[in-house]
Amino acid sequence: MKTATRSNNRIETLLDSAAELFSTRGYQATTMRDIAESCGMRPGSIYYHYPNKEALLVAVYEEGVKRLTARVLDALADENDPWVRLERMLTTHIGMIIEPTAYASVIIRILPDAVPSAEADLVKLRDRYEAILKSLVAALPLPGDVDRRLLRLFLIGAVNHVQVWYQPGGTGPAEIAQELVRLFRCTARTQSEGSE
Amino acid sequence: MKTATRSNNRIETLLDSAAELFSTRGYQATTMRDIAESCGMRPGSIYYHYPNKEALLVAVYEEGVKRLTARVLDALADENDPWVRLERMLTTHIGMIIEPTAYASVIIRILPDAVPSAEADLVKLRDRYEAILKSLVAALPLPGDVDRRLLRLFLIGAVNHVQVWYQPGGTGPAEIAQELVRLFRCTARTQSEGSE
DNA sequence: CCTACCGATCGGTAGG
DNA sequence: CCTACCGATCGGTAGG
Repeated sequence: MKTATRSNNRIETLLDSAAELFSTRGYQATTMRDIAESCGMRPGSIYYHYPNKEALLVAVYEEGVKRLTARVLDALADENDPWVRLERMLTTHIGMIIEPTAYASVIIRILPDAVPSAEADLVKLRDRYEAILKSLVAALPLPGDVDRRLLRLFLIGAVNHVQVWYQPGGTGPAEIAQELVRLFRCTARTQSEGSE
Repeated sequence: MKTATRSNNRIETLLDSAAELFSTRGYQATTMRDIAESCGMRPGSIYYHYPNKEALLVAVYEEGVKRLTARVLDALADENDPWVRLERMLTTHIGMIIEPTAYASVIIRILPDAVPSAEADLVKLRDRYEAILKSLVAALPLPGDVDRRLLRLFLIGAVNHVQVWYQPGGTGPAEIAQELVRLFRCTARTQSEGSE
């Protein structure tokens, strides 16, 4: 038991280091030596845990989706209003991708096509998470002529871009999400009167 | 004159190749050898035109901003309605970043912090272009409580993300821009009645 | 703009 | 998980 725990800690430290470096420097710019140094290992030792650099990225990606999904579902519990649910998801999402040391940041920053041989895996993981947003947008009371697919894609783009411009001390995740939802929400109020 | 033209063609071919590779593979993943091969030069010959890889990226960035700005200003001419002006800019912008062989794509895809030593230059070029959007958003008739800075950042995020999900044959740039503006525009109609 | 080349670095492996 | 190491590749340079 003690051995297992110690071993898990090592792997966790390794994944943490990889996540931080991948998210701040990008995949290609991060070397296995950078990661090794960051978690106190020798460069060759990483290969004891993962067969290669790509597998390490996939592992970070998986952990990122897992954490993102868990936190979002948690924020959604005990809430039924579709607009509030959307706002809560966005707040949680933004909150997680602005942390520099974050698994979530990797999913936003590293485009799947940056690693051709693992592209399919990464896209699948990404889609799994975005399915949550899809269901939230589907539940929104909107006029029939609104393209929900486009709305979803606009939302993803807008919130993910926060990672680029966000500065600590400025507008926080909750206010950002609130304003974004408010800007889109009026569509429902203005145009649904005649169609419902 | 003939020599100058020939020389310019060489540089243009070089920049074209660099732009295409940087935009499709990213900065780090593109090697000087890739670029050389793509434009029919020897790897060492690139250094006759540009001192290093970063200078090449900055040159592509500059050309990208120049082209983007020119096309957008052209699309804005002879149009006074602020909402239509915004829509035209977004249509033009989307149209340019979805071309795979595009200087514009580089500006969207390569984050300035991917090249620390040239970061300041790249941010400056990026800001110059985004100032246009800033002025368009400033001209929008919106209720006083709308955060125009956030609106601008949401728009940038939404349209730049198109590069990731766009597929030829699907919804075109004009329809995408139209729907995006329509979703935001209602804010003006719903909430400005009491404040204007 | 080419030839020829270098020093550094990188992902990965052998063997323990 | 470490030591020791390799083959490949990369950005860049010297000299013409």
